[in-house]
Amino acid sequence: MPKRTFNRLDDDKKERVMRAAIEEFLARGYEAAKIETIAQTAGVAKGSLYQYFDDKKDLFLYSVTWAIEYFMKSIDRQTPLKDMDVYDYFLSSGRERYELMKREPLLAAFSLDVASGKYNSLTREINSEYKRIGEEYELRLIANGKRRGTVRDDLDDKTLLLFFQGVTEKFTGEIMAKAEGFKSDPTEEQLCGMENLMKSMVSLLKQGMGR
Amino acid sequence: MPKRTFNRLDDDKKERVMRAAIEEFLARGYEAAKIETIAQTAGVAKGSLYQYFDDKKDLFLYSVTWAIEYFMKSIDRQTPLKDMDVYDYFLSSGRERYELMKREPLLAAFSLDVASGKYNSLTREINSEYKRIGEEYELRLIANGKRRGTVRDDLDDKTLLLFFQGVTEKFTGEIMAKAEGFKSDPTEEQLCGMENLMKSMVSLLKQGMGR
Amino acid sequence: MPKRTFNRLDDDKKERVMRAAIEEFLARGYEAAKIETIAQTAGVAKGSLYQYFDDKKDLFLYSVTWAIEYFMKSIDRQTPLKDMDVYDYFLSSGRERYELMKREPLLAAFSLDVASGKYNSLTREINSEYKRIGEEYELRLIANGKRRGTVRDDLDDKTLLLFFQGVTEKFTGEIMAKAEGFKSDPTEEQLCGMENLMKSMVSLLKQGMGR
Amino acid sequence: MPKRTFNRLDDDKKERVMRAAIEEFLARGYEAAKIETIAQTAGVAKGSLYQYFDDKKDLFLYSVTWAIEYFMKSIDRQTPLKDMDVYDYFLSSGRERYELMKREPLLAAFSLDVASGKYNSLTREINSEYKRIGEEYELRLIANGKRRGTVRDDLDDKTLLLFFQGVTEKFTGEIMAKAEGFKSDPTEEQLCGMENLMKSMVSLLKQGMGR
DNA sequence: TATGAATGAGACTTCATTCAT
DNA sequence: AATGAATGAAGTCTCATTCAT
Repeated sequence: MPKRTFNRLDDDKKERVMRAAIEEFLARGYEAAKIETIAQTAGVAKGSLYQYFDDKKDLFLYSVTWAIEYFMKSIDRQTPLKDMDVYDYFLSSGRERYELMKREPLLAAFSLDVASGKYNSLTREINSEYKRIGEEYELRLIANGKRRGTVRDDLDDKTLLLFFQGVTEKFTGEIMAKAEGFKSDPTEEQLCGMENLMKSMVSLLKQGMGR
Repeated sequence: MPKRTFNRLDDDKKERVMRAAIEEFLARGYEAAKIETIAQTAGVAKGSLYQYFDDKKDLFLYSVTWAIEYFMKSIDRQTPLKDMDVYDYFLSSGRERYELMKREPLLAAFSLDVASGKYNSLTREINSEYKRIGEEYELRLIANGKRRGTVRDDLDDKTLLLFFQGVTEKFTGEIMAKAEGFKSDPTEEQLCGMENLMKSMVSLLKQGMGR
Repeated sequence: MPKRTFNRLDDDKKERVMRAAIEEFLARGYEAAKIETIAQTAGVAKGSLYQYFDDKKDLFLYSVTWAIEYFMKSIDRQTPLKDMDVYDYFLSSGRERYELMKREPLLAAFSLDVASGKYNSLTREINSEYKRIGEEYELRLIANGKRRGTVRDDLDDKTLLLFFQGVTEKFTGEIMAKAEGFKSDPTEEQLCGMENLMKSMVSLLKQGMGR
Repeated sequence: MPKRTFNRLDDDKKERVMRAAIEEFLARGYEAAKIETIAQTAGVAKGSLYQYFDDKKDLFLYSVTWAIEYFMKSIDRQTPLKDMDVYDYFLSSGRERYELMKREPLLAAFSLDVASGKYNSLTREINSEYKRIGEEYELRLIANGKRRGTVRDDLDDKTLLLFFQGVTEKFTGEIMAKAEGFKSDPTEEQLCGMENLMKSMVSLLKQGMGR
């Protein structure tokens, strides 16, 4: 957890620090990430980081928290998701989701890495705390689906969750990799490719776990 | 690539070294892995490792190669796979596959990590070489399926591959984690759980990408 | 080149570091010199040296620069050398030069080693830069001599330079070795010996390259 | 000193070993020279070197001895030097000396480095033994010169020796460097340049220490 | 609070030397 | 005697963390 000092910072600096940290952790991995680089990128002194966080690990762990919270906020804002269907969850958004990845490729990529288990040695301890946040949401989607009869009920929820996560993580990774490819502005054609990929995924999900 | 020196070693020592390396890389990740520890575990001198390999990276890269080759051999031996169906691919083996993981949890876990993209920063260069080996096999399964009408043909092979990999990697990871749990000897009940998980996975795969 | 960090140090510490480095390089040669020893002698932490310089080589190269510059300053201060004669160049100073060597035996010995080509494998790259500084000066002396008729003009300047350098380097080395011998305070007799050696050298130079 | 084992080797292998050692020491300096490389170049096993010599230092010291002895033999063969004049010593040979350097650039360069004090930290101990060999010869030349009146007698022999060595070492170094430049076959023009350089040197020596 | 120099534990790597075959 | 694998001491360099200003 960040120290009191960090919370007192103005939002801009807070954000600069967190983005710098995430950028570095994403690019190099936890071990190879350099505090020095993070400080430079954020435009603060190396020593300052130690006034904000206990140590490197603390900074990393909060990076995870921060990224997830940031994403949650964004997604919440976009999808009211009150009582949404598993399949619609993705279809409804389509291009929107892609836009989010496009707008925040850093956070998206980082979250994906965290979710898919890189950094596991570090996050195992916090998994119970953070991973569950996402899972809870997804489990609710599944439960909803079962209730309204769009999700098969011959498999238990946890198994379905595995399926759901496996598929979505893989496709998200692929989309991210592609987005990485056409850096600046994707052509309409490329956007279409993205949407088709999304649609394919939803179709596979639907058939796979549908009734 | 290992140096000539390594190839000249007797098989036992070669295996000890590779297993020690894999164990360490798996447990700590590439950066945090210590050459010293690997040497001790393997029962050789630190300096010897540098007679076998150019440097840490070289050792790591060969660990990947070695693990994959080891697995290939084992799997090939078990499944004739001449003209096998995607779904049977997993079902047929069931307990067998589980036994393999149980027998070689180290290699299994390591391979999974490699396959699912941890170490990507290191393996990207060799991915084209090794990752493709696995993918090729899987693509063939998919093509087979399409030909005989058990796999839907409204999606292209690469998309189906993503789906297939996403699901199988996730389930394999879960099984591995469970296996980790009941270290020594799994009860019959636990083995059943495993098999059920496998069956569920196959069912989800079948429905999802089936026709 | 030293990093910014080094230049910001107070002069005392800068000097301590450079002298420690030169002392070690002189005593052991480049390869055998230990960073650890330099740090200890300078009274700084090993790591600090790496905040000042990129690596051992960088430190060494700057040691050369530093020593030469230090010497240049001292010599410039003592000899106005506007339009000086080759032979007077040494004679004029005599005891003075000896005093300099006595005062800065470290720098003198180090410079001599550098000038006479030890460390050539390292300094070849910078030779063009630094060696030329000294040579330029000496070539000017030779040109002066030719112009005013005190230096023979049947040999070209570069050949005369070889001669000049060969003789002066050898004698300087000898003087240095002797000075080393009577550590603390040389007796009047010893000082005389020095002066005689200088005079002999000048006499040999004069006859050799004189007209 | 080499062990008995070394002396028992056939001459070819002995020579291969010594040349390999000298090549490596010359190229890299004592500290950086690798036993491994020497062994490979000589075409013997690393371990064998330790059957021939006590250790690296022993091998180095004998390299010096071997090179000097080799040179002595060659020079002796060419110049009867019974009662030769200092100046003739060089003039007489001229192209011959150059040929020697050309024929044995390795040994020539190595000897020069040894003579001019590189490796001093190692050879100081043996200087008394080997350096004196050359010096003795040169001192005799000087004494001869004084006796027959071609060398000034207002300076003592040791001073004249310094002068003599300073000049000859520097010029030899220059010639060697040039020879290095036109590797394989020097043109007649280049050979002439060499001879002129030699003549210039002798002229400077003659004037400088002549009467 | 902010800064950035100082610190030193610790990791990788090299290589002279030993030793078993 | 010859070989080349084995060894581990020792050295360079990195970088998280501390600390004085």
